[in-house]
Amino acid sequence: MAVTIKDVAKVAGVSPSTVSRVMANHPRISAETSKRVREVMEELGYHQNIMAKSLVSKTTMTIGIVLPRPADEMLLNFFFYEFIRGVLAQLTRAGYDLLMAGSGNEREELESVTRLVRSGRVDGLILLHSRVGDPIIELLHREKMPHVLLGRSMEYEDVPSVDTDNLQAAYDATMHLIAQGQRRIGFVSGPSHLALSQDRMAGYKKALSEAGLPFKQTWVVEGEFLLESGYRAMASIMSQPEPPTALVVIDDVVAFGVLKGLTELGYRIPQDVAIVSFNNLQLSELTMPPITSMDIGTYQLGYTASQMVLRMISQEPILTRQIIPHRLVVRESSLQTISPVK
Amino acid sequence: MAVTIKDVAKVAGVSPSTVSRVMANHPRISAETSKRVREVMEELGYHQNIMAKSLVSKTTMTIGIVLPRPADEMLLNFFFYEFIRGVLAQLTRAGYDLLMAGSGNEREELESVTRLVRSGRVDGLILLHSRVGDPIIELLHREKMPHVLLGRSMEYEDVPSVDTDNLQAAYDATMHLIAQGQRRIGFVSGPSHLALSQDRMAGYKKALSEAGLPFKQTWVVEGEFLLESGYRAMASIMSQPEPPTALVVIDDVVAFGVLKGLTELGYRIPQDVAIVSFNNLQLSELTMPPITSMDIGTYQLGYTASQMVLRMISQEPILTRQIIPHRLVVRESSLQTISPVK
DNA sequence: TTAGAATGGTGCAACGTTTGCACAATTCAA
DNA sequence: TTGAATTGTGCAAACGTTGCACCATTCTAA
Repeated sequence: MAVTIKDVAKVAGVSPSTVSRVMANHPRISAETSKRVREVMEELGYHQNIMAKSLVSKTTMTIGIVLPRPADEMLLNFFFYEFIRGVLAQLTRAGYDLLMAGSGNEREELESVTRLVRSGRVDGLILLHSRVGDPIIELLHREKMPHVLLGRSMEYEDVPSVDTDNLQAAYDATMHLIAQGQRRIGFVSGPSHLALSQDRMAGYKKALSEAGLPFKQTWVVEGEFLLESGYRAMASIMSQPEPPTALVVIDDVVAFGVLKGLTELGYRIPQDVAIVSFNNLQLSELTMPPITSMDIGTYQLGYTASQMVLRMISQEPILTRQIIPHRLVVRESSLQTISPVK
Repeated sequence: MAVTIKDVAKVAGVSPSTVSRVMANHPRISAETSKRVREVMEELGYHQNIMAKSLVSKTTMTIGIVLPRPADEMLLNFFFYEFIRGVLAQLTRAGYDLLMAGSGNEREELESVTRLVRSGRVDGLILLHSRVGDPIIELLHREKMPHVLLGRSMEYEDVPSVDTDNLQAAYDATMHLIAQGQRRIGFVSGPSHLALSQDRMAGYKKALSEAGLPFKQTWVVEGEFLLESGYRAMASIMSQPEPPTALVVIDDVVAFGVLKGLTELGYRIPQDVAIVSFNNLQLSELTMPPITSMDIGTYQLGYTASQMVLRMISQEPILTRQIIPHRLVVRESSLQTISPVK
């Protein structure tokens, strides 16, 4: 029913192979023929049948993306759209499509990725999360399927990945508070088994130690990436004799909870407790007060991730770990004296 | 390289056709043969090559989803993940995959959809937005490609779609405020050219009129689905002689702005101004106070949308417009007297 | 002139499936 | 006991591409 290469060939008065050559910009085609064929393609509204093409070429012009399971990393929900936009922008430019997978339980997830790989559905994959002993990473490695991970694998050093320099970012965030004159700085962290939490914790500690400030275990709370997590943390952390006067918070969503908790306890932000957080969600500028947050370049992360997969597919050399620069967006929540630069 | 139907056939001692028929559950295959073939498939880790399959069957087992352009409907960013999860859940069950498209400018978007359709890449499409004179809808209609729209088309009555009964939902939201004793109720709307805004406006008016309350044009503000939109609206709406004491807000994100604006102007929520909003984003329970919001069943919308496309593909009859029920989640922002039910 | 290269093109097999048709073997009915 | 019906399987063509081997021209240089 649809227009095929043969139809174009017939109308243009050439053989199908010639039409194919025209599309591939084969050198041994005359400018004249090329022009004529292209005109016919346009006229008939011809579009390559990708199924047929990939059958013979063994390449699908498709990249898969494995979504995090909802239970896993709530916080990704918020990046997600922005990240995808970055991925899509890059893929579209290169003529690739994006296929989604995942979003079931662990077993189903592995099954669906296996199917994508074995059935030759995708040329590469982007993973939004990984866990220790991740069978997916092992599968992809075994099958030599190009893949890029968002974040850092705790086990394998050599998994291609895009990431933030979380240690440095946390260091910078903490240093910002120190520069504001803060001396008693706490840390509201995420699940400690995640590389993300560990790295940010390390950066926080490094800044403290460089500034000669004390690290107190009681100023550190570990929670989930959940909305309530930050809220609840406040009750415990602020009830001690000498509570912190500033907090580094692992994520904006958690920071919303922190903000709410502190306000309810009667603390003023930033006069009583200053806050700096991560990810710079759109909503961070809308809270009261607006939250100072570390922008990690979510769109860039997506864009770069797909760039990497594409390079792997075309066998170009890549940097195994691509670090996207971060940038602190200073807002009211962290400023010791509210003095707008005018 | 990969395991093909021929390899399975050879090992199982049957012909490729038999293997194919086993997969299709062809009636004229003996239970014995079927069992043996399946065992071999398992053993060799065989997965059907979808490219080859769709080449002959003209079906791809893939549904496309067209993302809204960022500029278009910011508010969708927040649903997005939840909606997609619903879509994926349903598609996965049916063995379908999900392909993303869009996210460029208008022309690029049309081009990429045209390509998906003409090149036989997808069996159906889900559209997250449409506009007046949408060339995409027309294209899909012309090419007889099954599609489902999220929301309502202003022009075509017969576009299959999933939607909320926005009129009723707004009516219910407004009635909730009236039941709380509110008499001066305003409406913070979105872009007036959207069906969504119009329908919610109609529901708001209907509730007012039924309750015998006055509709005042000065109590209505029209804005964007932007974060700042609600914020700015407050300055104007509250400066009039007799400002509203309650507001129906078109969307939670806008409501965040409203909340911020009101608080800065010194109004207490809900004592001075009560608020009820739409979409029940996760963050709505985290604001201060938590916002009463209309849950529109985002996951359900996605789930139902894909269910509809699948039915269209298999030629089953469908309801052209599927309405997903809504449910008001009452929180502090709308309660006239704060009396928790204990 | 004419061998050889360059240039521009064609035809055919293959990719991994599905599927209509043919055929063989078995069972059934009369 | 024969012919028909049923059951299980194989063969080969097709799906829309690509890529290889090959064929015609035309050009170049000795």
